[in-house]
Amino acid sequence: MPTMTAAQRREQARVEYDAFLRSCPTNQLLGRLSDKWVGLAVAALSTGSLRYSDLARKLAGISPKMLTQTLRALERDGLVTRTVTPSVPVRVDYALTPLGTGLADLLKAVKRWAETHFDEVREARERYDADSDTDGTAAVPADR
Amino acid sequence: MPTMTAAQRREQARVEYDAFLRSCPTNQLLGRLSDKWVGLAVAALSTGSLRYSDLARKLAGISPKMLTQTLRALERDGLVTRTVTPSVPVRVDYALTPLGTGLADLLKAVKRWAETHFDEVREARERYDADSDTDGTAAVPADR
DNA sequence: CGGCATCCACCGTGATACTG
DNA sequence: CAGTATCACGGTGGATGCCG
Repeated sequence: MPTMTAAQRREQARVEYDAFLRSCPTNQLLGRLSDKWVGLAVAALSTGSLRYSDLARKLAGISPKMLTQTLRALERDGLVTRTVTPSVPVRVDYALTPLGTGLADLLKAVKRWAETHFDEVREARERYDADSDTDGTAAVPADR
Repeated sequence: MPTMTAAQRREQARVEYDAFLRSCPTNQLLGRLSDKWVGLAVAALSTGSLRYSDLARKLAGISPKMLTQTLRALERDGLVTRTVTPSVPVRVDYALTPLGTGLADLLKAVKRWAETHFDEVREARERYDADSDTDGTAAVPADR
């Protein structure tokens, strides 16, 4: 007999897989893109440098905390530069680096795909939801 | 004077922006991609059709619940097909649709970018972390 | 103006157990 | 084999309040 229960083996597999996923560049990047605000911030900066408060206005619903957090993460990854002008009051500008521009291009590709094929996705959803309705099962509650 | 406090105005902006974001195809797609397992599942299926249990094995650490949830979401969006063969025992196959293949291609582009530029990101991170250390501030605790 | 620390609420995620 | 239902936990994002 094995020295582990099935649950223990799955647990171990999970831990290993998690480690694997964390070290995978693709997944790390995906993680970054999925950070709710990163995509928006990059898009906002893709047309040129912006001040902190300009960004706060462009990304209407964001909280100061998340804006800072997002920008710090992007800065750490070398995707944006942070320029402090020690005037009174202080002025901080953010701009994309060449690397960040590359990310913006990637984002544009995603955007293009999304806009091109979104009708198909919408149709598929409606079909799926309609079928689910008729057979009485609730399935997925409309959206996440 | 305004009839709302600053907090109330931000709150309203947040709600409106949320609605805007939800209706934005790009963001919806980004949301999908960010679902921890979607990328992996699509990658796994990109080489051909697989059974439920095969997927469970390929995505080592996934729980049955998340696997089903992920597959259902993809099916709803018309990205994968679900084929039930009513034998004993039951057999269920999942495969990418043409639309899903398109998504897989997109994912490959992301992967390519990630692998090409990840060194730069890593360097940037090390530089950033080193600088933060020397000036005594803790800043970002290594990663998210 | 720009930023950080603290506290808190929510929900996505996973474990567990049960069904056809 | 292929799920579904229920529960519990932890991380993430938001609100608030204080510094430079």
